[in-house]
Amino acid sequence: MSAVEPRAVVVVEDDPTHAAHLHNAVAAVDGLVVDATVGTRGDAEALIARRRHGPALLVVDLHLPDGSGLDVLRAARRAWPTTAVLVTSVLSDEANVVGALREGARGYVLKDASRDQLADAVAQVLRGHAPLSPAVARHLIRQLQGRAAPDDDAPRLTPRERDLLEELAVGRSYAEAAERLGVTVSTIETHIRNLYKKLEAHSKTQAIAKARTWGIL
Amino acid sequence: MSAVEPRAVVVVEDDPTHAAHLHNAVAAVDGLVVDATVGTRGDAEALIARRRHGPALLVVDLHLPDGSGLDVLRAARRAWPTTAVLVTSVLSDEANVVGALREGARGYVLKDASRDQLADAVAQVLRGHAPLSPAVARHLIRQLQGRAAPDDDAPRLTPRERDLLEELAVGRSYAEAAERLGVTVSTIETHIRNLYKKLEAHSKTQAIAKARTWGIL
DNA sequence: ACGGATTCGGGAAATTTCCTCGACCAACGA
DNA sequence: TCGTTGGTCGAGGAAATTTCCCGAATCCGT
Repeated sequence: MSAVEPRAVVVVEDDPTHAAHLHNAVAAVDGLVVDATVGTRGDAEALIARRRHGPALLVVDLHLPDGSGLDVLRAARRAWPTTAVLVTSVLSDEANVVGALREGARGYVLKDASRDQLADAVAQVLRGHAPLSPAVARHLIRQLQGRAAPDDDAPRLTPRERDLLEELAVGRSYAEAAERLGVTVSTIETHIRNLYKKLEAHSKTQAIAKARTWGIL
Repeated sequence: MSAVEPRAVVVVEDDPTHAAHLHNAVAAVDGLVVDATVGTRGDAEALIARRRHGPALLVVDLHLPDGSGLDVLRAARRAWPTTAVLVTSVLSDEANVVGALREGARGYVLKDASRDQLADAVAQVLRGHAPLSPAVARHLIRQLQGRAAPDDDAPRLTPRERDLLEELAVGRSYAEAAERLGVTVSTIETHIRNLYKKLEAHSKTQAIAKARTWGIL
C-alpha cells in the first residue's frame, strides 16, 4: 500500500512547547505531514510570498513576537485561497475571534486543548467543518444575536422601488427588469434615479451594496 | 462532604436510544440529575407552562414527532430565562442552526457525538461556554461573514480576480477599483472579462449575484 | 388641490461591455 | 534548457448599457 500523497501542513507558532504539541497533534492525523514551521510573523509572510502553492492546512498562532497572526492569516488567505486555516491561541477575546473568523479562518481552538482535541480539530478542518472551542463559539453566537436589526434610519423605499432593487440585485439589466415588472425601460430609469437619491448611490452595484448595509435586501 | 445541591436537567427527546444516551452523558457530569424527560413538543410545552422554576439545563432535540424543538426552545426561553439550553439534533442545516442560536440556545451538538463529547458539551454549557459541533460552527461562521455556502464546483478565480470582485461588490466603479488596486482601467477590464467568462456573467451586478450563489464573496 | 407613487418619453454624457492584440514573468513538463 | 501555459498588465476602437438632465401624464389618498 503505497501511502496516498501526504498532505502538507505549515505551522506558525513561536513557543517551542506549543509547536511540539501541534506537531504531535498533526502527526496523529492520517496522511498529514508538517513540512514547515516558522515562529515569527515575518518568517511566515516570507514563506507565503515565496510559496506558489499553499499547503492543505495552515495552523497559526495569533500571538507572535513581531506582530499578530491575523496578518499572517490575511496574507495566507490571499496567496493560498484553497488552504484551510486553523487558529490556535491563548486569546479568546471577541475582537480576535471575530476578526480571525471574518478573515476566513475555518477553526479556532484554544491552547488548553489536549492533543486529541487538537488532532480532532485538525481533522475536522480538513473535512470542511469548523471546530471552535466553546469559549470561542460564545462570542460568535453573541455576534449573531446582535445582528438582526434592519436599521431604523434606513431610507424608506416604495414597493415598486423594492421590486426593482430585487431585480437588480440578482443581476438583471434594465431591459430584463422592465420586462419582468411589465413596464418600459423609461420607467425603470425613473425608479432607479429615485432609488439612487434615497440610497445616495450612483450605480447599480453601489445601490445594491448600500441596500445591504442598510438591512434592506 | 455533603453533596452540594444537585442541579436539575430536563431532557426533551423522542428517541429512547438517544434519550438514554443523553442520560448517560448527564450522569457523567458531577452534580447533575435528570429530573424529567419528555418525548413530544406538546408534553414539553405543558411541562414548561406548569413549572415555575426552570432547571439548570434543558437539553432539547430539534426533531420531535409533533413539531419542532425550536418551538420548545422559544417557550423555554420565555418561561425560564436563566435556564441554559443545549440543542442536540441530527440536523445541521443552516436554518435550524441559526434559528436555534438566535432563539437563545447556548450550545448545539450533533447526535453523532460520543458520550464523552456530550458530557463535555453539557459541562461547558453550564460553565457559560458554547459547545458547537464543527459542522454547526461552519454555518455560524458563514453567517458572520455574510456569505452563502461555498460550492465545490464553483469556478476557480485567481487572487487578482477575487480582489476585483470584492471591489465591485461594495459598489465601486472600474476607475475606483483601478486606483485602489494600483492598475489601469484597461487591466481592470481584462480581469473583468475573464471573470465574466468564468462566472458566465455579462454585467457587474450579474457577476456579483452569481458569485454569491456560488459562495464566493 | 396637493403631494406622492407610478408611468412614459427625448437627448446627451458617462460608464461598461466586448473585441483583438501584445507584453512580461513564474511555474511546469519534456 | 526550451517551449508552453497561466496570471497579470496594458491599449485602441466600437457597441451596448447605464446614468443624468429635462418634462409630463395618470391615479390615489388626504
